[in-house]
Amino acid sequence: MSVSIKDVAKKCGLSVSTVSRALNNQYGVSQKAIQLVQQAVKELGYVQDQNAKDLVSKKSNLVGVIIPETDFEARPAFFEILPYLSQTLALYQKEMIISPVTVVPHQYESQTLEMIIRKRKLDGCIILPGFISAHPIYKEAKKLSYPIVCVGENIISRTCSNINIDDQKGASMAVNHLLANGHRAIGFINGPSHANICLERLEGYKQAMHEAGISWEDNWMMESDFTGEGGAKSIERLLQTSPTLTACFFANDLMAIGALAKLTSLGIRVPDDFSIIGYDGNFLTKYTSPPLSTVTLHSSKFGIKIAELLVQLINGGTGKSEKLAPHLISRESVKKI
Amino acid sequence: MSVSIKDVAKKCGLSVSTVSRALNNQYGVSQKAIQLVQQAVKELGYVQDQNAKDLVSKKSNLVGVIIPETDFEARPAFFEILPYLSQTLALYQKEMIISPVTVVPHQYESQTLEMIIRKRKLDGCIILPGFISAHPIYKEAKKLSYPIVCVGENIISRTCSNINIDDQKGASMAVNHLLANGHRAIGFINGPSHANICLERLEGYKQAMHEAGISWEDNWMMESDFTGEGGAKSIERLLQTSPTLTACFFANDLMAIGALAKLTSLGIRVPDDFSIIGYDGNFLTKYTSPPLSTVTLHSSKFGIKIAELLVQLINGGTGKSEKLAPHLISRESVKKI
DNA sequence: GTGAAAGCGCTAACAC
DNA sequence: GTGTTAGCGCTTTCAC
Repeated sequence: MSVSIKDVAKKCGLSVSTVSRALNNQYGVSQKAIQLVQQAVKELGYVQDQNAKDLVSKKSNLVGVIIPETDFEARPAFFEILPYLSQTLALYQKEMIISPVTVVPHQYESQTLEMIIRKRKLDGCIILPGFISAHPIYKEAKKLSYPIVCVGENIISRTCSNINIDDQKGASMAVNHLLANGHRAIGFINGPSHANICLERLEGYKQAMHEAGISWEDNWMMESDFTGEGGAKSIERLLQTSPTLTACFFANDLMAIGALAKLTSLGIRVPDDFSIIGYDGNFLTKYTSPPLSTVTLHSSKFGIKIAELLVQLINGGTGKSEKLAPHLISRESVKKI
Repeated sequence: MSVSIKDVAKKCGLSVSTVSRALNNQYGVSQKAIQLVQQAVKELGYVQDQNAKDLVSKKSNLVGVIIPETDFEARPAFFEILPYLSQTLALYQKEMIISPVTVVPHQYESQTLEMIIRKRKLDGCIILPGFISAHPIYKEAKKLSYPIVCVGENIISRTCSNINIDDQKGASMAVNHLLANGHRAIGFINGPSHANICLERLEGYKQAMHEAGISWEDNWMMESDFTGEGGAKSIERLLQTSPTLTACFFANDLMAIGALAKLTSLGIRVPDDFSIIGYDGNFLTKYTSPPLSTVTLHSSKFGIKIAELLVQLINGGTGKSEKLAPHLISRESVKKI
């Protein structure tokens, strides 16, 4: 019932192979044949069967995207990059197939990375973050010799690249922005210190302060929990212990937003009395009052870069590590002093 | 180099067809044969070639998800349901392939829905929202006889279902919450009235007010633009023209958050002086001060339902329309009076 | 219970 | 330039 290449060939009075060649714009086909074929394709409503094509050519033009299989309550991060990935891959004639993989290490066996790849002869795959570093998928990614890009995890091999956000640099940028506006006594409210990203952000803070020749005090820094409430509580305590601070950098926007509300309710005006800057570029920072300055990495940029890394690998490139620098969004929560 | 069913057969000393039957747990295979095959599969690291399988069985266990191809600046909505879709489809042994489609009607031709489906023999597909109603893809969806689920658009046919959020009901729920807390003079700040969702939310507001026997006034309602700034400006104007209002329902959270900031800066305390409720369930509403009451439909619920609708269609069900009711999240921005 | 053989829709030698 | 043929990895009659 479905029309195949044979039907097109018959209609044209040509052989199947000529039609195939015409369809794939290869050399050695007459203009006349090409026209005949195009005509027949249109009339018959012929669509190439990608499966059959893949079967013989032993590649699929399909890219796997591995996402952590969360329970249905958790709000998965990172998924906004999916459309950018998809669109960028489309530029290279690649389609994207999504494979959820369990985050529970000892359940990882029925659906290994290798099986996922081989099942559909994937050209390569992208592992999105959300797995713990000890998850067996990373060991496998390193071992396997298929093109793989690990996002947010430092795996590298001949056929495996990784990409990370340069959080240290991002944090430095935030602090430098405060410094450039004349602040010197700058607080820092970080997330849980066991997280890698927090370590990096801390380094960024220290580095920027160090380069500015400022000897900061330990009680300028505080560890919190990335929530709005946490930010609110932390800023209140921070200002009690270190009342000389004129500004504060928050390791994420949520804490900054929480702190902003708290400061306002405390009668401390932002930015007139106190300057703050967040981190992440959450889209709601645009709508706070005052709009929050922050540091961000656009999903689009990230998505495009990831896709390109994978395409390089597919085209025979060697695995590499990439760090993407975020950029500053300067709004109105920082005042020049 | 890749190990095929032949290799397994050879290793077992069985024929290819027996191995195939064993692999697909069919009847008429001896226990011994099954064990032999399982053993060989393990030792050889054999993985079935889904493509070859699909080629002969003429189906793919692949589901297409059509997403609007946005420019790289726009922040695409709805993508957080993707993982839920994917996970639910996985329950039915279906994998998910993403196809971006241009939102520009007259560019829609090189990649039609039919081509996308036939190219990989998709079992069915899901069209995510983001296209204008006049987009040719919807006409095609209605015409085609492949299982299709349209999200947010009212297309229906024998093989095409649609699913929508019941915004009218959601809006009623929000207003009813205000009513239940004793408010009667309730304002409503809507989004742009040309949008369908705004019409529905308006109806919901009117219905709830009507059922409560309240004759509202036209200047209790105001049209805004779904932004935080818009919400801020609107609430200020609304309170000037209608100072008797004790509460307001906002057609989205952003406007409510903007308004919240404005009210606070105006010295109007929420909820003590004025109650507000938003719409959408944006996760940041949890972190505003006070936390914002709102109405939401969990992505997870939505994703699961969409996937199930499609599976029903694939299994031979008939197209139907589904409306999903959101639910209320009661927090602290509404006071009992 | 098992095997031989045909064929799914396509590409890629290899001939002509 | 074009046609013939083999074969990709699998399922599925049809024999035995």
